[in-house]
Amino acid sequence: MDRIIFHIDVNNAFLSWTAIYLLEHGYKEDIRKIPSIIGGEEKERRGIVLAKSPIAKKFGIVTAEPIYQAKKKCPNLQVFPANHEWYRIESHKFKEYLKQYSPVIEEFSIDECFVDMTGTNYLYKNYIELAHKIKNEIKEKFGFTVNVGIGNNKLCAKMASDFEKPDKVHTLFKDEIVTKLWPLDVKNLFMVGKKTASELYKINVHTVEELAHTNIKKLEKIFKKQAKYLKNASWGIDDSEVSEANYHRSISISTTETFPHDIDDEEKLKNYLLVQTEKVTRELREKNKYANTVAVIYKDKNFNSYSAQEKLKNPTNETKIIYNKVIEILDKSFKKQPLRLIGVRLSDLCEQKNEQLTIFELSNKIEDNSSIQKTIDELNKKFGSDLIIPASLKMIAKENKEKS
DNA sequence: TCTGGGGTCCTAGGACCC
DNA sequence: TCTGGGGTCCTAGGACCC
Repeated sequence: MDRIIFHIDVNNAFLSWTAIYLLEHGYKEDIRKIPSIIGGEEKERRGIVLAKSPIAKKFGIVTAEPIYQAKKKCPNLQVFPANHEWYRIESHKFKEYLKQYSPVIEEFSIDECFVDMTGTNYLYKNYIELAHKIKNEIKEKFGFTVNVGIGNNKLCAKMASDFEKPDKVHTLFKDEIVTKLWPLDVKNLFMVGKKTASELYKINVHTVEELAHTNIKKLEKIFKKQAKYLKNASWGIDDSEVSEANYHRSISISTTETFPHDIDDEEKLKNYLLVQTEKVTRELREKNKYANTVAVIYKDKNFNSYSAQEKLKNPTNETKIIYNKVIEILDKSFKKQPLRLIGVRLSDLCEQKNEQLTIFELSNKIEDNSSIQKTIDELNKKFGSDLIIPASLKMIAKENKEKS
């Protein structure tokens, strides 16, 4: 039996959600109806467009372009800051609502999810009507619009929800591949970015149909493992399951920060790294995971990125151990050139500590502070991070200074 | 006044072992 | 004595997504 998968995508999520927030807090104007964008702080050098209103789009403003450039295109553009905490609240509401229609939901990002509707048709007249019902209910209940894409697998549902926006339902069933998918430019295919598209153009493949009829051997020469994906995608083939676990498995945790001014002072960098280490290790502990690998991420003033990583002897979630590793990596890998960004990434995550202790390490275990750490995390959660964090951070910073 | 932040997956190359 | 070849682990970097 064919599966029925919905892909539900919030239209202009950041802009819509900010518009709702502003309206609920007494702002008179609906920013969806004026030339507006959500963007980072220009002076802090985080000034790129994260989302744009339909009118802003008409001025040729595109996502991810610098705000100063967007303003050139549209001088009376209104810029609003992102409110990620609010977005998480809105996202949660919307996904909880969807659970009444099917238990099989996979979050794909903050504003998208897949829902497996296979076998629910006895409850509703047909899937297209059900999609309209969901779309309209979300609009009435929450005040924002969504696109619903329907297909026999995740790929087709995802492609369908992208066809025409906003506030639309589209299908891309098996028997519609030739008429709806094949005429598209290959660059529209999910997972085909700039680089892949230009490689395809070079071998004279411009449409999905042309890709579908390109010899797999020829594709493999250029795209290696990706060739099989490309070929399958062009025929609308995708066997992957809709599964909650796909989203919650968590393979890495990272945080980065772009500085208002380039920094090459190592003490300042270490302060940033300490705050970042605290952030990622806390998330690690919340997820009950342990990290095996620690990385430091850099971006220099010319926007060139580099990174360095090292494995830990044993998986851990303790701030102190991980921070010491971070500093060790910094000492070895920092190129002593001014940086515009620094970050920490924990990867190779596992569920269990599963360590092999030597007798020496075992005796150190008596001073294990993992329970203290948990208590601190809980207190922070209850009273806000300002209370406990600075103390714990200062402690580590101090110890570190004494060492050096 | 150039270019956010959080992710996943893949590949190439070096080290090391047998 | 003049150096094969396979396997595994690890790291760095890049492509892509939202």
